[in-house]
Amino acid sequence: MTEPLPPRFTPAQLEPRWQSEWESHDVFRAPSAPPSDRGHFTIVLPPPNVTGTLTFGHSLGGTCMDVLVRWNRMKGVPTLWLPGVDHAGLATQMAVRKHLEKSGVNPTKLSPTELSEKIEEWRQDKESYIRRQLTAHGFSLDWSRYVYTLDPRYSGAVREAFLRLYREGVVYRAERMVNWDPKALTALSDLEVIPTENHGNLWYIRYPGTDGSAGITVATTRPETMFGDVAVAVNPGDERHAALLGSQVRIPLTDRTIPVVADTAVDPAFGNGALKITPSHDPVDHEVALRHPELPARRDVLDERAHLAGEFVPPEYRGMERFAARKAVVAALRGQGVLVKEEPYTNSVGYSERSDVPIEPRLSTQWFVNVEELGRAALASVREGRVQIHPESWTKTYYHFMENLKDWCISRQIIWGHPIPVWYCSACGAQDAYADIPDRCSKCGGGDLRAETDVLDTWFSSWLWPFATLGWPGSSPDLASYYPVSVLVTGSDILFFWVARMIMGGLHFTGKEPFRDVYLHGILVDKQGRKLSKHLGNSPDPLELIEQWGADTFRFALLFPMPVDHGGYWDHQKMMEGSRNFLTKLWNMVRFLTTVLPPGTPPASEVPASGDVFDRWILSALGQTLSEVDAALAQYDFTRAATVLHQFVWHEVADWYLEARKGALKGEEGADAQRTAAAVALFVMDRSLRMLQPMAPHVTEELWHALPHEGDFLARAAWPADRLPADTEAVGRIGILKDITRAARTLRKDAECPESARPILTVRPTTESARSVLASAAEHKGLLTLGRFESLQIRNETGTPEGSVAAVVPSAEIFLPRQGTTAGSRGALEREAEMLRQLLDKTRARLDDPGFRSRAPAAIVQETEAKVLELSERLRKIESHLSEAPG
RNA sequence: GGGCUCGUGGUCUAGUGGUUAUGACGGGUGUCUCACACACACCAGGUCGCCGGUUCGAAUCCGGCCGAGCCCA
Repeated sequence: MTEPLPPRFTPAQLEPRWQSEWESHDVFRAPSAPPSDRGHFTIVLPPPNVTGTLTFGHSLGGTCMDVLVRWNRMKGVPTLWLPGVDHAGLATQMAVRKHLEKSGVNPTKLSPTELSEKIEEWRQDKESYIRRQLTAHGFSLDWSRYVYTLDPRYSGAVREAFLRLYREGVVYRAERMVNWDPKALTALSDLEVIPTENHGNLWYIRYPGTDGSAGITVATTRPETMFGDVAVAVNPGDERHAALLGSQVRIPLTDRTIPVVADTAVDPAFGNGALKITPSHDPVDHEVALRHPELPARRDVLDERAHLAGEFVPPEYRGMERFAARKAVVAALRGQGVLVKEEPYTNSVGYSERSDVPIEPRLSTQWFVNVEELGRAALASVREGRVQIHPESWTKTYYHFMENLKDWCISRQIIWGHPIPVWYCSACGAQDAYADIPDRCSKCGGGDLRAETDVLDTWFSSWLWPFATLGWPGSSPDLASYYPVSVLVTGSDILFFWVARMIMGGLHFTGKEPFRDVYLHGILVDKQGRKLSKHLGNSPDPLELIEQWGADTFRFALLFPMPVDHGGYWDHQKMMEGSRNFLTKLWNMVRFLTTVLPPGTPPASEVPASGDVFDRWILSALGQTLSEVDAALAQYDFTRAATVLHQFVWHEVADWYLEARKGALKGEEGADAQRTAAAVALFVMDRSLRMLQPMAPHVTEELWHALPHEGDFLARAAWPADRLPADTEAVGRIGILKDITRAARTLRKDAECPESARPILTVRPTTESARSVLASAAEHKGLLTLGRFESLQIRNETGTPEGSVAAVVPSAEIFLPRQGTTAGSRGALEREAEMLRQLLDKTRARLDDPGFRSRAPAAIVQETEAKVLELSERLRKIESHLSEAPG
């Protein structure tokens, strides 16, 4: 019946075996068109970017998801966990460019087609590695439903989404100030710009008056853009400059003159209170210019690579890179004596997340999504509780963001992505969106059409993920069976990038919130507090850890001592060891069971009946554990679920229950007792393995198979739903027994009793329940086994037995023959007495406070009075033993 | 500058008004006790960041301060 287990837990030997067993038996394949009355549980894996490979963040998120998925699958809910990967447009294109440069190929020399091919090679390489990584974690993904964002079907969904929004007028094309990446040569969304503290200078430059006066001094961090100035602006309330309003000043190093205008955007406290207005290269300046119709709204002096260029730039500066130009301009200004002052200045400069260079605000024609309506609806979904964010504190951040939304720039000047399905007619100049490559213009019928060359921002495909993966816009059975998604699990860092946009997209395209719950797990950081990332090289490849420690160990380590919600610092050696030790413990518990189960022990199905107090107690504790684990998982409290299981399995089942029942399990108390003990022990182990399966699927599968069992896989066995009511009597009795045992064990040490010795224990019960516990054969025997005593004597008379050391617990006085010196024993009793005295003082003081008696609830007052009685009684006994014991 | 989170033994952490403040790791002592030394047993270690307030009573609620982190400017 039972197979012998190897003496050691070696993950590498069993994990790949179960992974292929599960796979070949389609254990994770979601049923097609399941009966609708059973509901559904769906998670779509946030698609990893093919830019690189998986990091620990993916491991953490994936583990959380797999726990939820396996838990629901065991509960019998039709369950789908859908995998996929993301083409990650700009990020991947940049990664491949870097890779090519490193291998000596100049990416700019490649044609778009050749570059595409290189990226495609890269993608296939990463895609297969990512799949290996996911499988190695033991993630129970349904690979038959795998999606890649550039698949024809998925691309069709992206095109459809664009077409609909285009026709509704929600997407539009306009010239706007955008974040321009002068290295990647593309626009970026606000979210891809990282504000970075920059230690630069503030230069004060005098713009001379055309009437020969001194003119006005402006302060700027970007003197190199001065050739693009169209005005100098001052605050209308600023007396210092009021006289100059309306006058003309000359841009130094040029012959051009510009007016001094008033605008409230100018902060009188900044610099001299005068700003140069450069509408083409600064978002604030652009708005100032738009407010003054007399000023040009545009005067470009930087090209796409952020080199000075154009008719407004004096010839000697043309072609200079922006930072070189800054130096040259400052030098020239100094030479002309118009550089009034130069001071160090720290400000925030946006850097491109992709290419790590300062972004350049740039006027450019781009495609945008108007998020006014979309954002309002998505805000309401969370406000009105149709989408719940966990931990809940993130909802405030969500509101704050959604209330300050700006239109979303969705065009990118790259090649790796979904094309924008828009064509321009050379005959009539019309632009229109088409579902298929058009033959002729929809407006004039002309045949000469030019395709839009921009592609869509990756997030424009990602925001469709919860439904486009299931077959939207078609009417697929999966969409009917598995949408909406049950919970979206991801890192808090992409709440805005992705989660908010998916809610917008889901509402707009499917009329439903795309998921009910959002669970945001923490971000892992290293010892220096830095986010773990490939970029910093501080995130090891999860595969290496899995090879070294095993997937189960890794998974449990991510959940157990780690605050999953907060993120936290990752010391893998330490955490892996704790996790491995626990799984090894589990392994040995089952191994022990396999050696003692009588042949023919049936699988654990019904709750076994037993009158034994240890059996009753552990079954009660199991019921408690089960409900706590269920409650914790329902609240996405993975750490608590893991902690509760760890505590129960190790510190209740192994430390107390198995130790106490060892004799019966080994048959030392007869065949009947052995059968009963075996049934209960097996039942407790079986249910524990089921509960641990979502967290550590491989080892629990292996161990479950080593025990009597019914069914083919633990991975699709039923989640425990046994009726295990609290047995307060048994729990109370074992509680007393534990108290006495622990005190007796301490006494052994105090009495300097060798580990191997089996002394005679004497106990004087001081409560009725303790008397009853000690009078019972089962508890009596348990106490001898747990404390390793030869025999137990019940004492009725007071006082200290001759030649004994004593300990006092609330329910009993405990004595052991003195072995060596008694200093240790006296010390322990004295410390205990001192602690009790302090506690008594504190508690009595509370009772003496008249306010306490009159205002505190009666139950609390009574409790406190009882406590004083108990404490003083205990103290009295200790003092009496101290006085009797030889000094 | 605005918003949000968090400060509990050496380290990480549980704990949303009455507990002798939880657990893990680390430390110490003893034991290779026939499932497990990746183990077992015991021990030491905390004025719950600081200051005020509310309350009969505060780690817990409120305000301020200090410190750390995250997000948005």
